[in-house]
Amino acid sequence: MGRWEPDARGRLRQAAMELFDECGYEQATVADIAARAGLTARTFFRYFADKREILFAGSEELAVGLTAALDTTAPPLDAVASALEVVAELIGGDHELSSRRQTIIAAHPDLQERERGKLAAWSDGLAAELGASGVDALTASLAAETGVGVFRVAFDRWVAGPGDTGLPQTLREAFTQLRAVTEPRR
Amino acid sequence: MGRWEPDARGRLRQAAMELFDECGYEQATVADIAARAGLTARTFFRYFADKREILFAGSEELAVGLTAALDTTAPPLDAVASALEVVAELIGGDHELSSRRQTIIAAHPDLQERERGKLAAWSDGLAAELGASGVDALTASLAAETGVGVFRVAFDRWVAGPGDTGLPQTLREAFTQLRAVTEPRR
DNA sequence: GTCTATAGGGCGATAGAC
DNA sequence: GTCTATCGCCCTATAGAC
Repeated sequence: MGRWEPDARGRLRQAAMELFDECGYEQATVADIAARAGLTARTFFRYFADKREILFAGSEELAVGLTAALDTTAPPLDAVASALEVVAELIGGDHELSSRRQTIIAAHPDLQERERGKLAAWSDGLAAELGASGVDALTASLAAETGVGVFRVAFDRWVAGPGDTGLPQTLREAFTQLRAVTEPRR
Repeated sequence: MGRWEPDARGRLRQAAMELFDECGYEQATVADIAARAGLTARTFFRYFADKREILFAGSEELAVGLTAALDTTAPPLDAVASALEVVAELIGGDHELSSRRQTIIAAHPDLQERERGKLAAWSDGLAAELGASGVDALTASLAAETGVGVFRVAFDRWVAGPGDTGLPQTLREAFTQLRAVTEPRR
């Protein structure tokens, strides 16, 4: 056994979620969270760049999985839609958790901004990957930006609802509707 | 003449832009900005909720103008595109200013997050307006989110470029390309 | 790990305009 | 008197420097 309890990162996340539930996001200070995890505030910042970031841990892995799931031989928007569906499978397993998390985020503009930033990073990653595979820059940006926008809409609908329709299914429906919305008049 | 110089808000903005140019965004403290405007830090926060906000003053008026320009009798995405074009006319007049501002924002993730938030507010406003005019919620959200995404892509291309092609024109091109990207295979 | 600067909020005092 | 803009001082938490 090591000198320190293992999984400091996980303990911090656990402590944070507990305290956010008990006292609210703002009331729970970084020092409080660290103390409950048996650590100091200084150590908190070794694991998370700032206080907000602890609610978005895991987003990095999703971003990596997202670009990895991108089939660059398919038409750009189809490729983006399929890759996002993979992510939807991963996230969509726990409607209860997503819902609780979203409730906290919805109450704090700072957190909403951070979430937008995370999704923006997905978009940038997708656009870069598409561009690297020969898609022209404008098309790549539009496909990535639009696809992630559809994901955001679908995710919001899914967390707001009862969750009996799965996230991947909600996402597919949103993409279908997007095609209708962008259909040129004839 | 009053006890105070007029237009404290404008003086703060002026002082901030000067100091950001001279010392960079982070180096210029709120106290510095306020002092140059002949005010104190405490007063700064009466006018701007936080330091970042001073770079986004005026965004509120644009949001209002955006929803006001929305022709709710047109098909949703067309309506959104036209309204955004009006905003593009307003912003697109000063490529030099937009470029300088964007350089500061690009260097600071915090500011990028804030900018995303401002555009998200545009999107929410558009979706709400569309919904109020009888468009179903999913369609409204998708049209608004997608349209603002196209605007973001177009704006980025415009500020990165030399600016000889106007922002409204760049935006129209991006919307045309969006139709191609979302075109179903036949 | 400790030390420190800055962001940002709370509250009351002040000095005018009306 | 009321209202409004500003200041001053104290405070805490964040986040970065040492």
